[in-house]
Amino acid sequence: MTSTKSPADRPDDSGGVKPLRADARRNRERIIAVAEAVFAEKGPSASTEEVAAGAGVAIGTVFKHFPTKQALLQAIMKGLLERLNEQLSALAAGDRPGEGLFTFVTEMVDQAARKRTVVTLLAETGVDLQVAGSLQSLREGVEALLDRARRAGTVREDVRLDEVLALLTGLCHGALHAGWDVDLQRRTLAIVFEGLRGQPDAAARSRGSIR
Amino acid sequence: MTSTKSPADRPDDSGGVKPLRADARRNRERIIAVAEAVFAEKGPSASTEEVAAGAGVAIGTVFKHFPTKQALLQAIMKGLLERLNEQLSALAAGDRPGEGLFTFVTEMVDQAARKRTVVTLLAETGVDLQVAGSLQSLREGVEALLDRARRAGTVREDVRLDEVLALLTGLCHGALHAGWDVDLQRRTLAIVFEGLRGQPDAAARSRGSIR
Amino acid sequence: MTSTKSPADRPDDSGGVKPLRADARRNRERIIAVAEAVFAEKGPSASTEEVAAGAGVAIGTVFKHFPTKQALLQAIMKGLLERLNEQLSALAAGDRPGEGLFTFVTEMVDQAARKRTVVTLLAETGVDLQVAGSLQSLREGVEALLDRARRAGTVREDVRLDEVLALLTGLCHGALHAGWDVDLQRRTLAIVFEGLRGQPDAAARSRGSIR
Amino acid sequence: MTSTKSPADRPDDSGGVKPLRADARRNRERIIAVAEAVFAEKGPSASTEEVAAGAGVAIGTVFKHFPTKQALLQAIMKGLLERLNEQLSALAAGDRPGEGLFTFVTEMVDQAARKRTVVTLLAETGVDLQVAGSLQSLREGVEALLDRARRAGTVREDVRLDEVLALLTGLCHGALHAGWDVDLQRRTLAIVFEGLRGQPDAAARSRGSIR
DNA sequence: AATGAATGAGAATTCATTCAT
DNA sequence: AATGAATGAATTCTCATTCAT
Repeated sequence: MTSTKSPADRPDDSGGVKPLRADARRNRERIIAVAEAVFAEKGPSASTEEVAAGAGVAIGTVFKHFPTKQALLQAIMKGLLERLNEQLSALAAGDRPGEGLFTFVTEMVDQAARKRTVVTLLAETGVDLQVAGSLQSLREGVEALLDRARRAGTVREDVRLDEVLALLTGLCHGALHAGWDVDLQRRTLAIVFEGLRGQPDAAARSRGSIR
Repeated sequence: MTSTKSPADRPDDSGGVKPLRADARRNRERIIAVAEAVFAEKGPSASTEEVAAGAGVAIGTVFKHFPTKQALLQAIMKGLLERLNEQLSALAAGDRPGEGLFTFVTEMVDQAARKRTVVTLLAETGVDLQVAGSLQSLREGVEALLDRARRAGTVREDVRLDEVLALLTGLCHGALHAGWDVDLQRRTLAIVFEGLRGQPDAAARSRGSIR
Repeated sequence: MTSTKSPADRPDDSGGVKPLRADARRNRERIIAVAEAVFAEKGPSASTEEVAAGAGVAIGTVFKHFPTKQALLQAIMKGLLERLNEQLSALAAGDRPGEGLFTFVTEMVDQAARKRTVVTLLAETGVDLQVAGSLQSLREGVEALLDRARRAGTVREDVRLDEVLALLTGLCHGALHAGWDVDLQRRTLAIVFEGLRGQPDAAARSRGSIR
Repeated sequence: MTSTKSPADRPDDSGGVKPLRADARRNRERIIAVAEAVFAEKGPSASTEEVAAGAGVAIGTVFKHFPTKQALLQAIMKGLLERLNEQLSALAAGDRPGEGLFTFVTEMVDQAARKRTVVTLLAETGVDLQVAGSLQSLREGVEALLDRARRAGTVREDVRLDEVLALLTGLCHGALHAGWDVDLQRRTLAIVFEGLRGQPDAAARSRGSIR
């Protein structure tokens, strides 16, 4: 132990994970940040070498922090999901219960339109335990927003969580791959939100005409 | 050259493309068919060797027909798009003008849910001139269905082609990556279709409430 | 060089394995030959790159023929064991039943003293089915020589196959690692052979008969 | 330099080697002990990191004590050889002059059968001056046992030191790589000892005296 | 003295592409 | 036209060694 102070008197913000030296943590964070950008632009098949170069470290350093490429991808995933979960919490605590879900979907699609994120990575990254937890939180966060919206009457009673998540991922993928501009995002989401709101007589109509 | 006939005295059915010997054409078609299956299952990073092996030809033969892997991917794209265009034509000529668009979207999403197709490939394949043409046809075919639906009153007047295509690609990507089951597909599309139909007072409401 | 004759009229000497083009076979053999020498000198941790360079081919060619380094090591093993088995057959068919075993051990130790061979490789190479077969043949070949020697009275009745093989591998390892010179080999083996003979009149006989 | 005392005023107990602080010496010894175990189990290609982890020190500490991996291997060698030399001395001072050599060989082979030791390490480690000294002592120790055995009549007059060492290393290598069980060790050594004795009445004596 | 993060030169393996047969 | 062996650059991952803290 090199520090003359006990590590115990520093707040441990990393949940039981061995604390890193300040310089190592900086590198780790830089690597994640660069990796996020690189994989966002080129997809998960971009080379680890490129991430290393972008972060200004040697290739070995990347592999020291993330022993496989998979591990790096999963670390990115974890970070992205955590940020989403924070957004969800904020919206759930907010004062516009009817609009929270719409706001969240709108923001997520907007992010996806800018760069590859959770959406792509989720598709290519194996879901490990760490990630699985964040993912479950995400589901629950969206479910909370959906509940509030249903109670506020801004979303039809018969809309279920699964459909909402399906629409969310679909829209993100679409925005991501097709590079929707802001206006196209707005108009496309308007249609989907309209469908979520539905009409008083929507349920009745949908019984017969679809398919 | 082993053929005793000049290639010139056979009808050229391929629009300016050099005619092939019958066996060569058979090979070409087999390669495309196998490549479609292979890339559908494993994504575009599957190896060209595997395609060759599946088609029962040597690797050199694949590269003889398609000088780069890109070219092979684009040839597949072209084929897929042509088939979609045929579907569109059939629906445009059909007798249920109000439902054609819904039917087309439903079928395409269903295919995507089964395997990687146009959706993935389009994302990874550079769009060259050949493909661009088919893509333009696709746009026009969908536009025709959309027009008919608007005229039949099953789609709101203010819905534009861009949104429809955006929803289409988004839903396909979603179905593809998340592996939606049939029931989830149905419920998700019901919401989107509801949004496309809209309500009498939808236009009014949408002015203020979105975002 | 591709022959204009059908491959069918050439004898297939490779036991059901797909026949290779002549140039490919030449390369394959050159690679094995070089690999044998390289691994003999530097041990199995020598790099595949060095083998490729020595054989005058690109690294990819080595991996085309032997998909992993293990596979290359095992191919070498197989060849070495086959050669040993041929020696055994020749000695078993020879006319000096009492001396066959001694001759074989002497030759094998002599080879080991010159370079790393079966001995080292066997230690590091996983034994797969192909190799296992040759190894079993080797055991049986030595057993045959041992039987003949026992019947000829040049080896004690109570000596068993396991001890002979143990002595054989031990002596080879020793000769290999310590680089015994010819004279040291002779004197060391004389002691072991004396132990194998183990008769009251051993001293008398040992004067003349050892090689 | 942090120490306030000159290093010169502490007694130098290690033959010209710089004296170490008590904690440093403890580390050094722990590293050697762990390294011995690790290399014994996994061979000399085991990673230095693993040794460090096992010893509970950082990798830098290992390299502080042993500037290269080679140096670490040689230090282990030296320790092993020293212990063997102690055994030799004990046997040379013992009261069974005729059996000392046999006992020593038996014990060394038994150790080799249990784990990689001197045998492997000697093969892979370059012999430096330090090691060379211990090795010379080993030779002399075995020579002493051999002399006594010859005088006691339990080993033939014409057996020379080189053959004995050759047999010793060969048997150790064999036992090491082939994993001889106790019974196989006994039977194999019986043959070799028989060869070393090599007298008319050898068979008779061997019934009782071995082990 | 100890720490442990960083380095960077390999090593094995893959695969699109070329070219002699 | 077809074959399939050869190429070699690119990629992931390892590990002895260095050096700032």
